[in-house]
Amino acid sequence: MPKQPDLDQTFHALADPTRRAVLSALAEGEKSVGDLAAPFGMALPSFMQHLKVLEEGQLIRTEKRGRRRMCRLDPARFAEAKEWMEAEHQRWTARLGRLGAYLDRKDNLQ
Amino acid sequence: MPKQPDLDQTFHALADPTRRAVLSALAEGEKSVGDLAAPFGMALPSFMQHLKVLEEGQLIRTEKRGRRRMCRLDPARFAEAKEWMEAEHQRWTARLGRLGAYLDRKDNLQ
DNA sequence: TGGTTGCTTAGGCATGTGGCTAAGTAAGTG
DNA sequence: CACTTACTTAGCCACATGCCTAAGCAACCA
Repeated sequence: MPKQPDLDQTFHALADPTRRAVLSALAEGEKSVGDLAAPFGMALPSFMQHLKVLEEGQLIRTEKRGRRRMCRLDPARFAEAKEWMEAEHQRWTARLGRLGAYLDRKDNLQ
Repeated sequence: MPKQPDLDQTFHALADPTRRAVLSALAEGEKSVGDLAAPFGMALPSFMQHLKVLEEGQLIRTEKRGRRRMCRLDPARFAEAKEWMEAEHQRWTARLGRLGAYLDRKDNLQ
């Protein structure tokens, strides 16, 4: 079984409501760190850590422009994770579909 | 923005290669803790913690049968997470599609 | 050029995570 | 009933995470 450090980081980044909310906010378009942070009652350094996790998971890209840092979505890695999930889900349901009627009759796995 | 503790736990559970490998293994069908653990060079208590995370994230269900504990996939929560990702991805790409040509001309967000 | 804005760095603290060993318990086996 | 098997519990450890305050720095504004 291959290691997928990309998926590790990506799913870790997604496993937090603040970070998912940031992604949602960025779906509306590019935003500065300050604008993004405003809705969250959180000190800026704390918020910046979340952005760092998102950037390391390659879910967003950021760029300094003047004294502001602008953030935008980077959909590639997100798409990879989504596709991994779709593939796994299909494997599972394929098997469950095949065995469905059989297993309905009886619990026959030992 | 609503809290989604379910997504938190589910994505957290997915953010580890051992746990993803367990899910993959279970796609072949139900397995006991011992059989699942064998491929990983890990003490059983450590491995059990991973199973606990998977169970708390409702990605698997387990059941004691005799002295063995059998594990199987529980696709519902996984499907929810997958669908969340599909919905978000669609929001993003919808916007990127709409703005694509416009943004190609010039960087006009401030 | 002095002040304000917007981020950044440094460092501290509580809790969570992921690994371990050792010892316990319950179910099967002879 | 003794022994083995398959977990399970308890407890320890190092490091990561998520939050904070305080202080720094670079860019803009008057």
